[in-house]
Amino acid sequence: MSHYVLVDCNNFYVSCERVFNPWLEGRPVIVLSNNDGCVVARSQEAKQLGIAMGEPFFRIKDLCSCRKVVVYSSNYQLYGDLSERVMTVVASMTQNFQVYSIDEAFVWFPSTMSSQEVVDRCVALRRRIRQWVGIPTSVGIAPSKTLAKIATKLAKKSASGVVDLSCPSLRREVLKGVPIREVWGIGARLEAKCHGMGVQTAWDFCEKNTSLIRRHMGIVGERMLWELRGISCLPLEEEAPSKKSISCSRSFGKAVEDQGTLAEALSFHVASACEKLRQQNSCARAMCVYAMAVIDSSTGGRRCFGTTVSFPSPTNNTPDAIYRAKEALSTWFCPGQRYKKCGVIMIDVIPETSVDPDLFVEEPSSKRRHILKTVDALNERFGKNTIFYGAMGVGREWQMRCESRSRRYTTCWDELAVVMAKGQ
DNA sequence: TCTGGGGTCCTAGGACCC
DNA sequence: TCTGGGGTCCTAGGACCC
Repeated sequence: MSHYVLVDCNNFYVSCERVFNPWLEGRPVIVLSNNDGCVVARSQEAKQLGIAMGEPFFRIKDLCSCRKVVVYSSNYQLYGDLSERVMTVVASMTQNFQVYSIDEAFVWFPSTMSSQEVVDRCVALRRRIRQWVGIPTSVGIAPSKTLAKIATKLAKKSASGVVDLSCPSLRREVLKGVPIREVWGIGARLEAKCHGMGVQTAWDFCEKNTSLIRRHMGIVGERMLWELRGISCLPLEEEAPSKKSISCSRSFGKAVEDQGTLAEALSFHVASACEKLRQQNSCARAMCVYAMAVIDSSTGGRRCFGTTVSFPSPTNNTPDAIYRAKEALSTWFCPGQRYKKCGVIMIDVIPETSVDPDLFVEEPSSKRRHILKTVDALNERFGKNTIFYGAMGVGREWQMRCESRSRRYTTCWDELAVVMAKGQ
C-alpha cells in the first residue's frame, strides 16, 4: 500500500505575518480578505476568542479592538512568495508531489517504504520548512488523500505535528470520532443528505452499502467511500492542468458611478486576465465582462450587468481585449447605478498552439507578441504593474480597501525588512 | 456604511446525428 | 397496425474546495 501525505501550513497567512513580526507569537492575529471584507485566517488565539472563518469584519471590529486582536489586510504578494518557498523545500525532499493550494501539498511515497521510514521523512520535511522558511506545518499520512486530510487535521492538535493513519484499527477508532461534515468533499448539502441516511460520522459512512451510496450520492460519493475505506481513488496530480477559465474581479473600495472609472477598473482586470492566459500559454475564445450594482442598500440586493464577447480569433492580447471590454461596457452601462464590483472571465480557454490562423483577421505580428512578452518580463522582474496600459488609469481611486497591509518584505525593494544593530 | 475571489467536477435534459 | 438504438455535444444548475 502506498502512502499519501498531506503537508499543510498552519494558519498560513497569519504564519506569514509572524515570520517578519515575531512579536505576533502568542497574540490573537487575523487576516482579512480583499477589500477588508471578512476574516480569512486566524491564529489559534483568535480562534479561541470565537472569531469564525468568513466572519464579516465590521461585525467583530469592536471585539478586535477591545481584545487587542492584531488585524491585517491580505498581502498576497508576501503569501504567494512564501508559499513558493515552502513548495521548493517540499520538492527538494520528495520525488512525487502535487501543489494543491497556496498552503497545501500532497506527497506520495511508494509501498516499498515502511511506515516508519515515511514518518521519519515527514518529520525531517516539517523541520526543514520551519527552519528554512519559518512556517509551521502539520503533516498527515494515510493510504488515500481523503484519509490524509483527516490525519492532517489531527496533526494540528498533536504535539509532534505528524499523524500516521496507516494502521486500520487506529483508523477505525479515529473515523468514529470524525463528524461526516469534516470529511473532504462533504459540504452543507451532502451533510444533510448523509444525516438523512443515518450517517453521522465518517465511520458510519464507511459501513454503508456501496451501491446505496452510489445511488444517492453518485460517483463522487462512491469515491469518497472507497477513499475513507483506505482504497485510493484520487490520484496525485503532479502536473497542474491548464485552467479552463480565468477570472479576475474585485470589489470597489467605495461605490463607482461613472463609466470612465468602470472602464479603468475593467481594463485593469482584463490586463491581469490576459497575463494569466499568457502565463499558461493559452488563448480565450470569449470573455464575459460584468459589473454588479447595489440596488437596495438596506437588503444588499444586487443587480448584475454584463455581456459575453466572442473574439474574432482566440486571443491573449491585452490591448485588443481591453478594446473589446470597453465596447462591451458601453452596451450595458447604466448611469445612476452604484457599482460595487466588476470583473472579467476568460472562457473557452484553449492552448495557444491550437489557435488556427484566421484568413480574415490580421495576425498579431511577432512584434506585438514580443512587446507583450517584454511587458510580462519587466513586471515579473521589477514587480506587478511596473509598466501598464494607460487605459488602466493612474490614480486608481476605485481600488479596494486594504488599510492594514504589512510590507511586501520579499517581493518589493522599497519594503524590505529593516534590521537594526544594537548600539554599544 | 458594512459580507472576497478563483476555481473544479458531475448530472440531467435537450438537441441533434446516423 | 404503428415509431429503434446508440451516441455526442452543449448548457444550466448543483455542489464543493481553498
